[in-house]
Amino acid sequence: MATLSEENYLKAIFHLSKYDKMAVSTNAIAQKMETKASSATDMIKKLFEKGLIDYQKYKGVKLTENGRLAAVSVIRKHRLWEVFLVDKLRFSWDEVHEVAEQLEHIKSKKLTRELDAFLEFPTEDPHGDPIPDANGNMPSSQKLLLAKVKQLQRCICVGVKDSTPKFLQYLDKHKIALGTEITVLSRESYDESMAVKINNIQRSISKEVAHNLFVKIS
Amino acid sequence: MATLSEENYLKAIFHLSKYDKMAVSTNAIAQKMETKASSATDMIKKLFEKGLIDYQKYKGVKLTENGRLAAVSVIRKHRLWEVFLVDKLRFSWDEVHEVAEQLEHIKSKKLTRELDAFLEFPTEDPHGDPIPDANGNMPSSQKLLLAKVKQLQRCICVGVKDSTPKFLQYLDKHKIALGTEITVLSRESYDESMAVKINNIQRSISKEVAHNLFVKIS
DNA sequence: TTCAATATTTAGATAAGACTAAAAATTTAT
DNA sequence: ATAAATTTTTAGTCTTATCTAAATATTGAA
Repeated sequence: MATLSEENYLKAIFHLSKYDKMAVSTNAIAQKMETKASSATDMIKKLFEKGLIDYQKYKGVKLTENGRLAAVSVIRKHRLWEVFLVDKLRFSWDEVHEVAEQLEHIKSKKLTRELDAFLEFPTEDPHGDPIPDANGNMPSSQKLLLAKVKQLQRCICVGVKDSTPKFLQYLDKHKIALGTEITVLSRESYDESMAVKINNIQRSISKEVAHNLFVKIS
Repeated sequence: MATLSEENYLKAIFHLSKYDKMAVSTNAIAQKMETKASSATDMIKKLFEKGLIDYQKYKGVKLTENGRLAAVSVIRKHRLWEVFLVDKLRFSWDEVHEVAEQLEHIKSKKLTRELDAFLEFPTEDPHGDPIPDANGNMPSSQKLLLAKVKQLQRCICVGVKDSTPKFLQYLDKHKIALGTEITVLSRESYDESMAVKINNIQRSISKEVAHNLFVKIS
């Protein structure tokens, strides 16, 4: 069984290697974990001893299959608890992360299984991220960034890339929520902003926002 | 904020001083925590430094008001989660303890408040133990041990004193559950066993069982 | 009441996970 | 290609919570 700290490192490594399948550097891990590189090195050695990562000095790390399964199991629990908090208790989008960070470490196969059933087997968390199944398979979602949407296309907001409270609060303020329909009217090449229609009102969306909002073409 | 280990010691001290309001000995704490007396002494010093217990060398410890509140807060969370596991997920009586031991340490005021509301403000956990309110008040229940019930009285099973899996499994096996009606027919002074009627069948209940089953007179 | 048994505390050690400072390896730039 | 900058690792220290062994206090029995 992995300790709480080991689980957090595995999760960090998973997220860092998610997009590019590159080996992950010690510094990147230290930065994500908000620790010093020397601490990261210590933990890397430990995870290597346990067979959870492949590692050669100075060459970065990669999750082994066991390491990937351990990481995905924690992520599965994190996302299921987020669904619970939003759907069953009265948490909002931007309040769930901190609590889910604690709940994701509870160790009980039965708890995870029954929670999944109680929530009726959700496939996405409240931020639109996919929930891995019990075997560690991550459902691939066909969501894309709003910035990639073509002119005159209609789409539906399904998630965020940046899940900081600051961004979530921005979305709340501008009445953009999961399920909100967005029509792309035109794109401004100068600053990469877009003119869109949201709730039948025409607005401008900045490059920053467009690159952090996931949508599904409808 | 108390660490996980501190919370567990506070809970142990609370339970040990519950019935008799005596000071609790170092050995008793060590035994309950399944550690050595020297470890208990170390933690006692730490809790004393934090103002959570009163302590004089060799004289035992007592919770301060702050210590009692911290202990009761953990117990409140433990019992709320037990209700959740049994009522909402499909856990049985004897499976909840281990998971609740983990969940009780999750730190989020909002989570506890919302969970309480979601469960519709329960006052007892699945073992019949009272759930302290948000201010740390323990509702006094009028339950008593089956051993104390007078001849020819009818009562209803509302909880257990011994909540080990062994005892809970004994109860399951003999079809004694929360809500089961028990009529005391007679008492045998020789071995303190009792003749009772349960589900219209006459049986004998040993002293050990009668002293670990809580009932309410009906 | 005094000495043996028991309970408690102290002293020193260990493991996990973090840190600082310094050494070693790698990468980048001239 | 070599020196400078950066990254990574090592060495040694700290804190928390535990342990064993030894010392000290308290209790209780003759």
